Amino acid sequence: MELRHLRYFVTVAETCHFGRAAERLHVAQPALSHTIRQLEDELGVVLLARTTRQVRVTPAGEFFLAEARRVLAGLDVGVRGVRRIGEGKRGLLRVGFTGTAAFSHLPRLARALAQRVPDVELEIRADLLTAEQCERLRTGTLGIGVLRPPVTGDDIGFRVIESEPLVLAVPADHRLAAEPVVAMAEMRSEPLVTYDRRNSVVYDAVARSCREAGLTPPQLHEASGTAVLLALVAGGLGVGVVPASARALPLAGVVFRDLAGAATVELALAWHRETRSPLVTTVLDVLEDVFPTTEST
Amino acid sequence: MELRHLRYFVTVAETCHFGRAAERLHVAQPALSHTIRQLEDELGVVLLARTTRQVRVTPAGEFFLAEARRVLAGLDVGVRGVRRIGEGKRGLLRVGFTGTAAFSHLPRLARALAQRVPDVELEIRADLLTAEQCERLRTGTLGIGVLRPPVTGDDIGFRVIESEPLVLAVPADHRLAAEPVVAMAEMRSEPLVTYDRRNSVVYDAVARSCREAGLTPPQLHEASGTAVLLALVAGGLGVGVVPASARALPLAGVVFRDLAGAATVELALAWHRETRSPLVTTVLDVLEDVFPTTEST
DNA sequence: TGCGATTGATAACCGCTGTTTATCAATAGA
DNA sequence: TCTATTGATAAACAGCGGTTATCAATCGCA
Repeated sequence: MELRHLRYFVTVAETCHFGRAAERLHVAQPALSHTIRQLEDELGVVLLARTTRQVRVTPAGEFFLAEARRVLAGLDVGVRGVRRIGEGKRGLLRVGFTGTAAFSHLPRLARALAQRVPDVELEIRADLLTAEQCERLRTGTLGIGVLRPPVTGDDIGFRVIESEPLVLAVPADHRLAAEPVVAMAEMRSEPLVTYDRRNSVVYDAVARSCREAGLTPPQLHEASGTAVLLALVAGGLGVGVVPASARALPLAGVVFRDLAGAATVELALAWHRETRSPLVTTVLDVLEDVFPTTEST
Repeated sequence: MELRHLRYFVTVAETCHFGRAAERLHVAQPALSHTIRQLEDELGVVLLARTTRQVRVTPAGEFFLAEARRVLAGLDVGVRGVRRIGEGKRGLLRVGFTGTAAFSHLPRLARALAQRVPDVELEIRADLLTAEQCERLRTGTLGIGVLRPPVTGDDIGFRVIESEPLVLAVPADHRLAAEPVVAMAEMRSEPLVTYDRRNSVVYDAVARSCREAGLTPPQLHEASGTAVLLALVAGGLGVGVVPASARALPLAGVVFRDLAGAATVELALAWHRETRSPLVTTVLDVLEDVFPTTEST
């Protein structure tokens, strides 16, 4: 039995007329008669009671008609679904976020995708450093990464979506909190709470800024992420230098101040060139509107 | 797209091996490759990622695999169902009953069918006289009739399943209620409550019995069915002569007494020879055990 | 009653396409 | 480097689904 049998039968049952059904199916009438006969032989059941003048659907035919319709409709659903997957408009997308980016960018990203490609499910993995995201993009554990360049290797494509200055995070009662803008030099001997030194692009930027300003602040504490870093600042263990987007993560007792002369850090969307699926392509396309490409500094 | 594509794809996806899948499908491997390619082209989606060494199912393939399985399983259900209809083990059977037969025979009939052919739905139409049942058997409104012979016309087949004597129904305080067995002659001038004279086989049998006994009892009241007849008897409007199976329908104030010398009436299963469906055949076969053929008197 | 129109079935022929056989290219393992 | 394995490709074949031509049966109408 083939779908042809079902399609032909449904059409004949609907019209109760071999001639007109044949016309609608764009085949000749004898072919229809033959196919229906085949179907009945295989089922061992007469589906259509035909005289030379009229065709009636038997009770068994009535039952099989409903089943055939169900099968054909089910197939249609499947075909549409898989086509949407092929177009990248449906499926599961794993997105990785670096540090504070989840707080500052995920809301807009999620809202845009829910509106433009509602059948795309998101799985978010936050607090991934650049190196790990690149690795996961390669293995397919991530489809898209939101990370801080530079990426490791030519096989990772990326697009800068934001270039943000570093800002100062100090306890609310700290002397530097009184000034609207703080110069690097003013930090002088303030103890610094830093990010994890290994693999952190932000750490490197902070260190570079200090070096350029001729500062060598004592670095007593390391935090595994921005939230922890700010908590340590709130606890009075030192001041922090964090990306401006950390402002999206307010914490009682901590205030942010612009930092004159500090470096900037970039945020980028990244993907694996070789395994770039239609889903990734579609989503990157949608995100072009929400997060337009920013000129790299 | 045809079911062939789905069957081939499901097998390849299950084995992840074109060669072994081809073997299982009893086709050559190139045919498989070709068919899968066709499917992918039509869907516009790569379902199977194949290298020269291994085959993997893509996420889209995973999705379509589930859909294809659903479609194939749905078809299988439909085919099994319609085959059972073809075998007469499933479907809707309309059964007609004459007068009291519904009370005396329907319980056993329904229980037997529920046990032996559980997928057969019953639709019961009671209180149908023989003539009307024959007509309905011809038009297909009934599949099987439980009626009192004779039937009208050669196209109705029937099988006698019971031959029962007529019995006397009298009010509990009636003089005849005192005797365990009543002779026809003892009824003499008792007013008789009868069935509808037109088309009632039982009426004819009662009339014949009276004629043979030389009685011409006054017939003041006609009842449209046994229940009504007994109610009239209970009301003291006369005595009734009813088939023995009426005892299955006890009514306060009415007692039954054997009637010596009265005629017997038969009960039969009837069907339409020309439109006898597999369902009717199967059910008649099952009922052979419950209601064996009785020798006609 | 008879004729024509309609409708599904049948028969014979045809051609597409699904299948097979033979072969190749690529890769993993020894 | 050689061999075995695996899927893809090419060409030839054949089965079968499709078409045309025709028939048989029935209904409508005169």
